[in-house]
Amino acid sequence: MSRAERRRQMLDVAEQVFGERGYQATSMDEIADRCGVSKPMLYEHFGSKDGLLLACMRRSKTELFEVTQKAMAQATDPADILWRGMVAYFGFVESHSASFAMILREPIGPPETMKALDEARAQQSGLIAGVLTTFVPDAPADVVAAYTQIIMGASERLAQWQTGRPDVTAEDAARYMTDFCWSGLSPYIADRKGTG
Amino acid sequence: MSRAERRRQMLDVAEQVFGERGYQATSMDEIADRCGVSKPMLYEHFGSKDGLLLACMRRSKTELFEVTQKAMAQATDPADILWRGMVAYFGFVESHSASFAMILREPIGPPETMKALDEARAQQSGLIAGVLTTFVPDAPADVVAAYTQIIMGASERLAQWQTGRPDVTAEDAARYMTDFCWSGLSPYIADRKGTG
DNA sequence: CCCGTTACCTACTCCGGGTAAGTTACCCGC
DNA sequence: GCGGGTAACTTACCCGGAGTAGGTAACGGG
Repeated sequence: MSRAERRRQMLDVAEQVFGERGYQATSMDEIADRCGVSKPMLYEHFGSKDGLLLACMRRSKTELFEVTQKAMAQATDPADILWRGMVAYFGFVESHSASFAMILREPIGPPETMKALDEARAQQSGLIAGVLTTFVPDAPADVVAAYTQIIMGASERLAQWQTGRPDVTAEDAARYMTDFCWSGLSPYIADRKGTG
Repeated sequence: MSRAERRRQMLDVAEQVFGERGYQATSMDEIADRCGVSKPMLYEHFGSKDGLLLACMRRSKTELFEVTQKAMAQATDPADILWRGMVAYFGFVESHSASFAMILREPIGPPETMKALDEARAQQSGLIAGVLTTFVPDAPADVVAAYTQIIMGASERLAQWQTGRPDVTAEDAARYMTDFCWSGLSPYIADRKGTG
């Protein structure tokens, strides 16, 4: 088998196994076995267990980024951008729940990996911040930065929560997010206090 | 040294070391050494490395819960509840950043630990959901549930982000959160589109 | 047919989580 | 003061899994 093919296969298997068992409980031996290959091959390709996880994450994150970016590119109206981005995001997590849920849910641990996760988040937040600045240019920079974090944190947690609740679809989750982002709690408060 | 004293000391040391090195990179031997005690003592007290982390987390989470609960109890006005809760939360994270940041930031890994973290979150979300239902009773149950997750996720991420930005105080973070929760992006959009 | 390269394996080391069995020190009734 | 029970503590170990050294087998070009 060629190097590239083997690498792909290893990533597929690793993603699967990490998803099943979680990072800690996954042994390199098992991944090697399932690939029908021996451990040193994994190390030649990825250097370490962390490296392997890292490679999996990068692949998933790249895919996620592309999916959301493309989805958002199709919209012109600000509200529609938000909506399409959210739908794409939650849809992706839903369809890749086996492997991707681990990245959100389980923790990981190795410092290098966290750095990579932060970078991936930075990339995603760049998207969000870009949207925010273009469509709410009045907002000061610090507010944009903070709101970007808020939106990302909220999205990740909601995605995680959604994976445990089959009755909540990706569209539902997207709607919760867009509604909340749009006007927060005020719709439910306005008629009681008029504070809006 | 008495059992209770020793246990306290072990938790203090463990919290410290976990905070410094992160979960993975921390060895039970090091914690034992720093306690001036041998490894089996740790195991007698906490059963496993996970158990030790779990105990640390429970202690921190309990403290966090009490702090936020007390802060919120002092308020009567809905907006004030939100505000006080947020200030208490971000203030706590700020002051306990060394040890507590790890719980938010680093991943962890062991499944049992994640379950405990979820329970702790459930406790916190109970607080939030309670507030939401009492002060926005018009909102349907599913919206309350989803918004609870959104608020928690947003808070955790913002807290994490704040730890890396010394210029952002706990009050700033709390303000970002309350503003966003209150009316989302609409204040920045309203004057452009009138959609608010 | 030889030689270099590339995919690959066996057989190890080492570290760290976890444990078995023993040792000291203290407290109690006699 | 002295057996004896108990509770804090130790040394010395096992074992699984991450990571590695060094060797083999097949293939493609001259």
